[in-house]
Amino acid sequence: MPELVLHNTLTRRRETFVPQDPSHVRMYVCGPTVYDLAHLGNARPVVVFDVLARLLRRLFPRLTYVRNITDVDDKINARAAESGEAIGDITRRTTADFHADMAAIGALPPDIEPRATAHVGEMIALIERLIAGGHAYAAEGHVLFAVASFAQYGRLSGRSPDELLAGARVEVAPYKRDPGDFVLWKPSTEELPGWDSPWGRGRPGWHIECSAMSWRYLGETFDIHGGGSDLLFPHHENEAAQSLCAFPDSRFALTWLHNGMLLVNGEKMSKSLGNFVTLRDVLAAGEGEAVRLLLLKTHYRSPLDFSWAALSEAQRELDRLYRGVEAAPDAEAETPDEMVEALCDDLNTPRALAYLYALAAGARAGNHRTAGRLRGAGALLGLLQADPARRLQEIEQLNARGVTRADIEALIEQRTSARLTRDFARADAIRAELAGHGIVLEDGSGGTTWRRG
RNA sequence: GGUCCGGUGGCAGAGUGGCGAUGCAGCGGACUGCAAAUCCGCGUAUGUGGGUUCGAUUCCCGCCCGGACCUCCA
Repeated sequence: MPELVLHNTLTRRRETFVPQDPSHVRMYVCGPTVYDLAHLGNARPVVVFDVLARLLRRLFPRLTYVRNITDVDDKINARAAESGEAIGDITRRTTADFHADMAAIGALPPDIEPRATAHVGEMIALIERLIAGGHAYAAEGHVLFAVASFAQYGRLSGRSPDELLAGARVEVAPYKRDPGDFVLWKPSTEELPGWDSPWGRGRPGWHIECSAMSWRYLGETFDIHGGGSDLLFPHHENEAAQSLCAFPDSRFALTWLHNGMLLVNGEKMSKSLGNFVTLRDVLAAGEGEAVRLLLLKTHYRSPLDFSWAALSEAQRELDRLYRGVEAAPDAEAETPDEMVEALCDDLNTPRALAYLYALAAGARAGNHRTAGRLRGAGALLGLLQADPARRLQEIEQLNARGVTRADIEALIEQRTSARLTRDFARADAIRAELAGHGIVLEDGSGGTTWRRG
């Protein structure tokens, strides 16, 4: 079994991954705040950590993968206030949309998907521990974390408290002892969601939910914590501070993994910049699997610049890979060591894909066993698992574009007759007609076949 | 301004102290009535100036450029 090497943000270097308990790996990944449709940037960590989960399941006997749903947040409240839709309806609908979108790009569900609102009790318990330990204080209905009480504050994100202060451009609330102190609990008005607590009716701050849910499902110390690089500060820094102070003997997450940002024209895709493309938009233009391939073509720590041209390129590449699968659909899947090794190299998906292309070429050339290895290698990446005949099903959808399967087959018959009488003008006319409907004909030794172009 | 990351062929994108992967696109060829698909072949790249070294794209320093974070954000 190859050694898994991962780049740990905490140490900023590549490290051999050694789980606390080799018989049970524990991983936590920050999930979505459910107030709006997921965009392509939101999909990247999901796909990246889905590949990691598949790899970990192969390398270790057991994995518990937790990815939360944050369903209490001021952005959700704001959305409800704007639209008039009930908060519960927004979060339920958005969660369902998220599940559907992630399934469309081949991401398996995590083992546990806890919702923040179901863990307010744990959050309150954590906050009480922090107050008892002198790491938090109540002020004007809020409870704040005292960054000065934690000497290691800033270690994860590589900042000193002074630097943070120097860069602070945010207005400092008067009840904060230190500008860097952050909210653990805040008071809610009647209209806002709230829970009874020792500090009155209120709601949790942004970071505490992850500390609560990782603690509940993975314990005080666990192996891997993942998320987007934009979460490194303040979210992960604060999360770590809370958890380490609440459990002074723990180490919280041993390995921190951060994926790079998705860019559009060289700039980060984000809701606030308005340059985002929802997954729905992307899925209307290409297969979910092509989107997945697109996301895996770049190493997870590098930025990835999205373009529609890049998506269609991924679509072309995927089609070609599937031609390898189609060459021997019944071949027994087998996972090549080379694929595992590529992924063990800090999840080097570009290297893994290069190997996949080589397997596809072998499979197209008629090597049956290679076709099985292609299928098995694809499985580790969450690719190439569809029935090759899926193309025909997709073509059925082209009915709306003016041709049915029966039309296509009838035209092919006419064309075959024309070709037999060497009426090539007629044959070419038929091919051109089908091409107009996005159908490409291929004259092979066994007759004429067709596919989506 | 501070911190961090990165600059590789037309595009995308890896690796590596010593012949610079892979894919897409392009070009040539085989095959085809013509195509498509497939196969074979070809071309062009390591931002810039120094340093270390027998040798640097790879290590070190400066510069230029780009991005992220420092504020809600995957």
